[in-house]
Amino acid sequence: MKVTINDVAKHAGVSMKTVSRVINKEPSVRKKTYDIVMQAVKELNYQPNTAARNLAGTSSFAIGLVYDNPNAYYIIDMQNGVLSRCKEEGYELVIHPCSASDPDMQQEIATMIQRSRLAGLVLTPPLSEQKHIIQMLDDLGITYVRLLSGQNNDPEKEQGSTAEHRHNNCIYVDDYAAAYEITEHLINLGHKTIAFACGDAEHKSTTERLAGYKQALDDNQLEFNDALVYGGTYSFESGVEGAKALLKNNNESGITAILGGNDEIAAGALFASRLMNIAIPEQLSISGFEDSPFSRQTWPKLTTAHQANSVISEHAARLLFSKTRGSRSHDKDIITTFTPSVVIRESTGPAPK
Amino acid sequence: MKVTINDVAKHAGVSMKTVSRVINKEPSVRKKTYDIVMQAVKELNYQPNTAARNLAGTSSFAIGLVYDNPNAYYIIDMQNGVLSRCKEEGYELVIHPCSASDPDMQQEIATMIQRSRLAGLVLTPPLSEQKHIIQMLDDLGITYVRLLSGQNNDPEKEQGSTAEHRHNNCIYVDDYAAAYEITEHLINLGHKTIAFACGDAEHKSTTERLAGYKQALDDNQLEFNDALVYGGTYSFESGVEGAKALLKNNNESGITAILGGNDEIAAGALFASRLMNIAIPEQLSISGFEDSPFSRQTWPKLTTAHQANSVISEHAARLLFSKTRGSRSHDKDIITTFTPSVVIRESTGPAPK
DNA sequence: TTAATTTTTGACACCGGTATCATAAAATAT
DNA sequence: ATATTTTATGATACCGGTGTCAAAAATTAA
Repeated sequence: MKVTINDVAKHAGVSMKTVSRVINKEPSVRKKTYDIVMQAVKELNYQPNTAARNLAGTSSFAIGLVYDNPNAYYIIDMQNGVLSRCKEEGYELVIHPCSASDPDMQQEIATMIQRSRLAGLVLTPPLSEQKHIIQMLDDLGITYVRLLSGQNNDPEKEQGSTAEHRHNNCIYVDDYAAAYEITEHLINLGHKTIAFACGDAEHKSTTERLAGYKQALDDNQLEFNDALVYGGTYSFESGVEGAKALLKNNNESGITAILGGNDEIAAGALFASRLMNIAIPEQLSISGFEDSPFSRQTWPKLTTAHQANSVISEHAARLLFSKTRGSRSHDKDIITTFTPSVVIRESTGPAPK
Repeated sequence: MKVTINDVAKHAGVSMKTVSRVINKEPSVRKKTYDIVMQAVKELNYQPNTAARNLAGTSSFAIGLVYDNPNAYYIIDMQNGVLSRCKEEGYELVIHPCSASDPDMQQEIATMIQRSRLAGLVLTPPLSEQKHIIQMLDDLGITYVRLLSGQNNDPEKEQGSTAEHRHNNCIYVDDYAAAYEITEHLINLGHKTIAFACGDAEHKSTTERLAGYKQALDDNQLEFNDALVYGGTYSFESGVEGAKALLKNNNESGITAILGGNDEIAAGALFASRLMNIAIPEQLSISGFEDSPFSRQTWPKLTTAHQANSVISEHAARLLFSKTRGSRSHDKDIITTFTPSVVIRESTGPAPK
C-alpha cells in the first residue's frame, strides 16, 4: 500500500540517497538518473513522508502563519496566498490564530515553532509590529517575514543591527500612498471638509493612512482639523459610532466626505448615515480601504483602495522561502512594496454645494 | 537548546519509554512516576517533536480540514472550531482548500493524506456530500467526519453498509427545521406570498431548506408555487439577480417576503430592493440564513437563522478524535445534530396590506 | 513466607527519510 | 594510455520519538 523511498530506489535500481536527491532537486544528479527515478516515482505514485523528512532534515518542511486579526476576508486571503506558494514548494502550512490579549501567546508561538520545527514564519499585522514578538523570534533564531504598513525606502541604510531596524525581511503595504490617493480623489470631487474614521490606534496602518490623508490635505491647501478625526477600531460598529460622532448636531462641522479606515468602518458609516437619513453619495461621500468582497456588498458599493492580499501574502511566502532553502526562488521576482490603488464605486461623488 | 525525550528521561531518572507513556497519558504509569516525569517536563520545558511522533507512531498527530467554499466567515469559523479541539488534543491541523472544478482535487486530497499520514479528516459541505470523495476515503481506509445538512434520525437503522448510508460519522445541521421555523416566522407576520431565493442546487442544504420552507407553507394552508422559487447560487450576486427576477414586472406575483438561501443572498436581495426602490421591511420582508457577521452589517440588519459554525466544527473534531485515538473523549458529550435558531432583526416585519 | 498474578518499567528495534563522507564513474589533463 | 580532477552515487549513522516484548516491582493468593 504505502510506498517508501526504498521501494522507489529498488524499482529504479539506484540507492535511496539518489532518490532523495532527485525529489529534493539537488544538483549533481545526472539527467539520465533523474529521469529513471522520476519514472519510478510516477509508476509507484510515491509520496515522500513529511514526518520522516521533517525529522531527518535540519528544518522541517513546514512554515507557520501567525495572525491576530478578526477580519475573515483578510485571513482567508492571507492563507490562500501563502498556501499556494507552499504547494509550489512542497511545504505544509501551520496556521496559528492568536490573540494579543492572551498572556500565553508568546509562549504558544514559541512552542509551536519548537514542536513543529518550523522552517519559518509569516507574521501579519498587528503582530508583525510588536517588538517583543520580533525579539523572541530573533532569540529563537528562526527565519521570519513580516507584513508591514509602510514603505521600503533605502534598504541599504536600513540594515540596522536591531531587529526592528532590519528591514530585508519585510513586505510593505504602502498605506500612506494609498490614503493619499484616495483623499486626493475626494478632494478632486470638490470635497473640502473630509473626515477620517480611524482603525485601531496601535496599528501602524492607522498611523500611515492618517499621515497620507494629512499630506494630501496639506498638498491641496486644505487645513487639517483634529476634530475631523475619529479614533476607533477596525470594525463595523466603530464605523457606526464614528459616523455618528463626526456628524453630530446635524453635521455641525459641515463634513461632506468620510474616509473609512477600512471597508468595515466605511460600511458602518454607511449604516449610520442611513440611520440619520443622509443620502450617499449625494449628501455625503464615504470611502473604504482594502477592497474586501464586503465593499461590493453594501449599498451603495464602496469606493475603496484595492489591496491584493493574496498576492501580497504569496510574496511574503516567496520571500520567506528565499531565505530558508538555498534560495531556489529568485529574490528578484519578489515584490516587497505594494501600493493599493483606488477603486471608484458609488459611495463617493461630487461634493454637495 | 532543544530538549529531547532522552533529556527528560535522564533528568527524571526513568527510561525514555516511560516519559513517552506519560506524555501520551497512557494508563499503567504509577502516580508517583507520573509526577516525577511531569516535573522534569516542566523544568526542562520539554516539547515533544511532532515529526518524530508522527514518524514513529501508527498515525500522525495531525488531522485535515478540507473545504470548497468561498464563504470566508464560514471557513474561518470552521477552522477555529477544529483548531480549538486540536489544541486541546495536541494535534496539528492541515488545512486544504480546494475546488471541485479542479480535476486533480481527488488526487490532491489523497496525496495530502498520504504525505502527512493524517489521523483523520473533517469534510465540510459541499465536499462532504460527494460520493466519489467518500468512496475514495473509504478505500484509503482513513477516518473522517462529515458535516452534512439533514437530521440524524434512527441512528441504528442507518448503519448501512455503504458509506453513504453509514451515518455514525456525521454531524448534522438541521436546515430543514430551521427553514421551517423561519418560514413560519414570516407566516406569523401575515405573509402569504413568500418567495425563496435558493443557493446552489447541488448542495444538500438547498434541498433541505427548500423542503422545510415547503412544509411550513403546507402546514399553514399556503400553496407552494414553483414560480416563487429562484434557483441560484450562495452568493451576493445571485441574491441580486434572484430578487430582480422574483420581483419582476413591478412585483406581479405580489411577493411580500423573500427567504434568502443564506445571508449573502439576502444581502443581495436587499441590494436589489434598494435598486428597485422597495422599502425593507415595510414593503418587503427579507430573511437570511446562517447569521454570519455579515447579517449584522447590512441595512436593515437581517433576520436570519443562527448557525453556530465554530461550535459545530468543534464537535466535528470531537467526533473525529473519538474515532481515532482510544476514544479518550466521551462520545456522549458530542452533539451530532444542530438546529439553527431564528434571530429576528429588522429586515422582516408585518406583511403590507 | 513463598508462589502466582498483575502492574510498571525498560531495552531495543523500528518509522522513512536526510547528512556526511567515502567510493565509483566520468571528464579532463598530462 | 595513464594520472588527475571533477562529478555522481552509495553505505551508513542518525533524527526523536513509538511499539513490542521481556524483565522487574508491586500485589494478591496460597
